Amino acid sequence: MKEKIYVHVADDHKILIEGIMAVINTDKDIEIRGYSLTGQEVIDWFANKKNTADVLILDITMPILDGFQVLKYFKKKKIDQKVIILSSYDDVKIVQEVLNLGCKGYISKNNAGEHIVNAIKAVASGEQYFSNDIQNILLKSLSGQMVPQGEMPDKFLLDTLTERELDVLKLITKEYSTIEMADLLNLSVNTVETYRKSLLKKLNVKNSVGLAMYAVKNNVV
Amino acid sequence: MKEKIYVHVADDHKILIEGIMAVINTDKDIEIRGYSLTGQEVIDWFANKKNTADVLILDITMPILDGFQVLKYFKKKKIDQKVIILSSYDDVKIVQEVLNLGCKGYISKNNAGEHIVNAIKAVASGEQYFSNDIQNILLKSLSGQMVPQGEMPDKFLLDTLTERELDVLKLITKEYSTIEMADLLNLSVNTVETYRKSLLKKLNVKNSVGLAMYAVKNNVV
DNA sequence: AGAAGCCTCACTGTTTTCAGTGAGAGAGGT
DNA sequence: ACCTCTCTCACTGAAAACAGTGAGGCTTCT
Repeated sequence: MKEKIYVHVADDHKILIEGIMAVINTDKDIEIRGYSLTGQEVIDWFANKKNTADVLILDITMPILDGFQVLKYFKKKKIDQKVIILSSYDDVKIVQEVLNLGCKGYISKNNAGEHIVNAIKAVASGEQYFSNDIQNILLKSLSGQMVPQGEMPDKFLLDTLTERELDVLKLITKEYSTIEMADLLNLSVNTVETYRKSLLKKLNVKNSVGLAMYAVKNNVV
Repeated sequence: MKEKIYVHVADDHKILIEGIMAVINTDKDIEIRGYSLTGQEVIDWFANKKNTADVLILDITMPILDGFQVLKYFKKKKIDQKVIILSSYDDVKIVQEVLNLGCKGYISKNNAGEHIVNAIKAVASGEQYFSNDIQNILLKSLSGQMVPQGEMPDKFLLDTLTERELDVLKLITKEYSTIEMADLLNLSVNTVETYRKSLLKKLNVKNSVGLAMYAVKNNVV
């Protein structure tokens, strides 16, 4: 790990690329060599023999050829390009699909900041890397606890939950107490209690165990 | 990676610990601070505020609290201990279970020698590490080429539960309160509480939600 | 401009859970 | 006969969850 790791970033949101650059530039072992805003640009960039990168950070959703098509391009051309998917899409099917297409890492945008540097270093050195939430998704699908794709039973109900309520719901399944959640989320204990009560009401269950069971059944965790 | 990495090793076979020490001592960046022969010893060691280690090398099968229970201890106490599993057990379910419990690396004893130093360094610096064979197992199972294994990882733990404890565990997942359970089972409220407490202790979880989650993971319900 | 939804927090009071300890009765094995 | 395990129950005290109500600030849609 003495030499610099060269990275190329592809995402249709320029601001996100700038954010990634800011994070990565704090590490002297990594250098960003270029970026692309569409899948087509990525392919053009790598098609040019002069342009290479040890690691490609790739978004799934992009205009003019998406991430899948870029991966398929590499596969078709038998180019052994190391790719880390950076996606807000954390569906197990997506993850499996890109793994099959040969990508070596997958981190979700939620917590990209804390993972991206490690991910780049791991993948550059031949390892694989998945951020925690992605790992959880993979493991869940492994253990067959996934609701078979198709329609989920309570999709509508789940949709009525707000972001914060989901935060609390997830933490409850991890055995967090209200105080611990408040601490972690930087909220008042009263606020967290409010969310819990709201969840109990919305999901029509009796207690936190009911919330946890609901979360499991509906694949929240 | 200038400072020394302190390591604690836990395995019920002393000879194996000595072997690990021999391998690790060839690397000047790593120092073994202590070792344990049972899970209980591990917990005692880390429970002592003076004793810490950057990385814990942990065997799964040990007398008096196995590796799972050690991991659960850390989880319960919310101790962010970096753990590498060193196991001869290369079953997917085992691997995914320890990953769920927060362990950061997994190497099989078959080829521990060539991996252990790298694994320690990787995990110490916040990355994850899996030896080749473990990676293959994970990937194979991901792409559905794996025959699902029959036995559950926690069978041992589950087996330690008595009939009554199982009764209570099942009812907890159905959102029963203690009073309701006592009513249904024709028991005193105190008795039901005793079972709940026994469950909490045996399964090493913090609260009823933890019990419910355990039940789900192990197909009790 | 108004309505609706979300996020945030406070206050009060009740119920339940969690934790520790102790103990008697019965079943089963060594 | 002794030991261990299970089932059963009691008591106490602390911590957390549950329940109801109210309310201010913010954004978004109409």
